[in-house]
Amino acid sequence: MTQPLSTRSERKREQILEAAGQLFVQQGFITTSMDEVAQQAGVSKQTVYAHFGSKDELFTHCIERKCVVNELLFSGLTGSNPRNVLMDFIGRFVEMINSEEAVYVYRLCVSQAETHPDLSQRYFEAGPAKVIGTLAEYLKSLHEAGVLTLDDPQIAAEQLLLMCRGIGNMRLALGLPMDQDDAACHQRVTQSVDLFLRGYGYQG
Amino acid sequence: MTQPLSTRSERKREQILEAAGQLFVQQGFITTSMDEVAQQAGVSKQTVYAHFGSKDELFTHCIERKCVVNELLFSGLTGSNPRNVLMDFIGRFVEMINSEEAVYVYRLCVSQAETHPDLSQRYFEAGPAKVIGTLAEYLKSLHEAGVLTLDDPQIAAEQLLLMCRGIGNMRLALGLPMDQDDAACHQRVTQSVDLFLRGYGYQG
DNA sequence: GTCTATATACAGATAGAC
DNA sequence: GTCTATCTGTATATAGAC
Repeated sequence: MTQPLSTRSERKREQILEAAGQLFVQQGFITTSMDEVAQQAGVSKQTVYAHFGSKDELFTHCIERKCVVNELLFSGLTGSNPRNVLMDFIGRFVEMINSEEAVYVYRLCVSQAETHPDLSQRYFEAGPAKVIGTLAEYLKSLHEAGVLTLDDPQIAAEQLLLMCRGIGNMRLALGLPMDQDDAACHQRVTQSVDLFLRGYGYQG
Repeated sequence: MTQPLSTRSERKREQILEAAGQLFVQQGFITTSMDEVAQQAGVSKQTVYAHFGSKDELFTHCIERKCVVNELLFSGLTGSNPRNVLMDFIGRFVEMINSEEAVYVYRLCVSQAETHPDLSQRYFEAGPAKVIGTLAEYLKSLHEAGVLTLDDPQIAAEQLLLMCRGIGNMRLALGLPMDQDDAACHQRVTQSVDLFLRGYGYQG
C-alpha cells in the first residue's frame, strides 16, 4: 500500500493476501477455493501454497489485517462541548460499522466462530473492545469533571454504543437491507445520545 | 414432540428434521453433509432426498421452525409496577437470547446471509422484530398513561433491548466466552432499565 | 520460486433392486 | 418408500518440469 515492495516474491505475496482477503470476506471461508484465490491473485495455486502452507494459515493472515479498527475513528475525542464530541465520535463509529467491509468481516468471524475462535478473539480485542475502552476513558473524564454522574464508565460506554449501533446493523449482518435512510439513522443517534446524557444527569 | 406420528414415513421425516436441525445449527450449512444427516437420523441418504428434494430445501424447512421466538417470552407484559414488569420481561429476554440454541440459530442465519436471505428475513420477523414490537406496544401504553415521556415507542423499545442484550451476546455469537457471570449480567440489565426509565422521565 | 498436471478425498445427487 | 451402489463434479494438497 504505502511503499513499493522490493522483490517479486513479496509482490506476489501481497497480491495473494489482497485477493484472498476480498474473496474470504465476500464469499466466506469454505466457499472460497484456493483455485479462485490463485486466479484472482494472478498466480498459480502452488505459489499460494509456497507462501502460506495451508488454507487455514492464509485465512488467518489476511483476516487479521482487517480486524483493526481504522485509526481515524480515534482522532479528536476532545472538545469543549461534550454533546458535540460524542455526536461526532458516534457518527464516525456508526458509519464505520455499517460499511460493507466491516459487516463482511463481522459476518465472517461469526461464521467461523467454531473453527477459528482465535480469530474472533483478535477481532473482538482490536475492534469492539478497543472502541468501548476509548469511549469509556472519555466518559470517565467527564465523570471526574462533574459533567456526568456514572458509576461504571465501561458499562456506560457499552450502553451508548449499543444503542447507536441500532438494530439496523443487525439487519446488515443478516444480509437484509437497512430499515432506515441516513437521516433516520442520524436521528436515532441523536435520540440515543440525548437519552444517554439525560439519564446520566447531563445539564446541557 | 406432542403427538405420536402415525405413519412410518412421517416418523422418518421427523427424525430427519430433528437430526438435520441439530447438525445445521452446530456445524453450519456447508460443513454438514447429507451423509451425516442420513446417518444421524438413522435412515439412508436416498430417504432424505425422497422427503426433501435438495439440501437447500431441507435446510430451509428445519431452520424455519427454530426462528420462532418462544411464546413464553410474551406472557405477562402486565402489572402495576412498570419497573418490575420491564425487569421481568427483559430478564426472560436476556436468558433466551443467550441460550445456546438462540446463539446457534443467529450464527447460522448470519453465515448464510448471502445465500439464504429469505431465511434471514423470516428470522428477523419472527425473532427481533416481534420482540421489539411487543415491547413497543407496552411502552406506548405507558406513554399514554403518562408514566413515561417518549416520542417513538419503536425506537425506545430498540434502545432498551439493545442495551440489555449487551456486548456479551456479541461475544457468544463470536464463539467467545461470556465476559461476565449471571450476577454481573443481571446488574447490567438493572442499570440499563434504570438509565432508560430516568432518561424517559419515569418518576419511581 | 513459479508453473502445469495430477493424486486423493468427499461432496450432492441419482439409478435400480427390494 | 427405503435401501445399496454409483455417477459426476470439485475441493485441498502435492509431484515434478522449468
